[in-house]
Amino acid sequence: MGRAPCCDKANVKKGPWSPEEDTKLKSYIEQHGTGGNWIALPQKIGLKRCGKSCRLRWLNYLRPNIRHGGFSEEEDNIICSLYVSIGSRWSVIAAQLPGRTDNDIKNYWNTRLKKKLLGKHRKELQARNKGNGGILKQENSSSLLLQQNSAQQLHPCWPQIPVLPLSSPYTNQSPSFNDQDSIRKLLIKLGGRFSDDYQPILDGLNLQFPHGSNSLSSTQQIQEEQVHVGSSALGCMNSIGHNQVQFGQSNEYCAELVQGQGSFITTAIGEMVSSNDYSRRLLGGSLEFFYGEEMITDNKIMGACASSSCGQSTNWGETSSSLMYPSLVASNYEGVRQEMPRECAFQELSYPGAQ
DNA sequence: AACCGCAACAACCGCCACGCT
DNA sequence: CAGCGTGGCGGTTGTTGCGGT
Repeated sequence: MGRAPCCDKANVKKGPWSPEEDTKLKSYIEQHGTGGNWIALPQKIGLKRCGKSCRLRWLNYLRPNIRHGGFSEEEDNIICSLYVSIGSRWSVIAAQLPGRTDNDIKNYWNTRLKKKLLGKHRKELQARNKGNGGILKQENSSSLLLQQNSAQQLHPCWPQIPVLPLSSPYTNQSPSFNDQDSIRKLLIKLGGRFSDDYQPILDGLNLQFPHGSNSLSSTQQIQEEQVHVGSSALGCMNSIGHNQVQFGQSNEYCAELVQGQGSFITTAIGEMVSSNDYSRRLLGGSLEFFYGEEMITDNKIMGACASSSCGQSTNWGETSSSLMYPSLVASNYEGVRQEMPRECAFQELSYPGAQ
């Protein structure tokens, strides 16, 4: 009401930014800030650009201390770990990598990291196929996935997963399903995106919340830490725990995971982070969140979701129990947080001039 | 040298949540 | 309180450059 429209699209320039435009935008923001209104900014400067475009240009390219390219192995690991943990929440992932933008990370993942992991998985599949006497002859994970889905009612299609002792190198706590306080804390901590989508999880865990306390509005009260983790994970739990696919909204990662691709990603990531303490701990916490501790041993991170898509011998009542130890996860998650380097602590990026 | 395919990156699009009027 | 504008985010598309044939 009474506000100017976003921009006059007819008079807005599109396409690559010229150095002159960059200079104008950068010098203005450095001197005056954004003024809290990106839409009005281009008019003030005399740029024929959409305000959104200016904002993106500033955030992704012009603001100080931005790094492009040259991702280190450490950064790869962190990205992969966080992707497994929270899915394609690029802005959150970017917040853990100083100097990196969500756009950069997103591109990097889509163009390199994903393929890197795919390559690893293909190699592993081939090796495994040889070991299995050629039972598995899929050329890629998607064909494997198809076979899994079509044959899931009939035959197990993944190697039997050894049942490993439920102990973790990162905690001495024993899992307890009765620790509803911890569960509640975790879910509340995840609260940023925690909504009714995940009500079935609460139902499945038999949680008793005070009236209305599991609603989005109440969880938002506890967002001072800005931890927006777990929508994907919760969605996956939702799917796994109920032995049926109930994808949460926009839960692409969960879809991937349950369909089987996620398992190869986590397998490969498991290898990637095996020599990296921070990533291993981070991944350990996050994957335990998915799979339970048995998934994080000697890099054998696989099986739960693969099994879920196979529907093989897994008893889902048992599996979901062994998969989810919320109290354990919560404590591990805290541990991971506390042990993170300061610059990696979960926090929102703040930009000069940003509101 | 020309063409083609692919990878990498920049930018746009559309949706959503939130706050303002 | 409804409607609208804005900021923010993730997905997708467009462009460019490079390597191979």
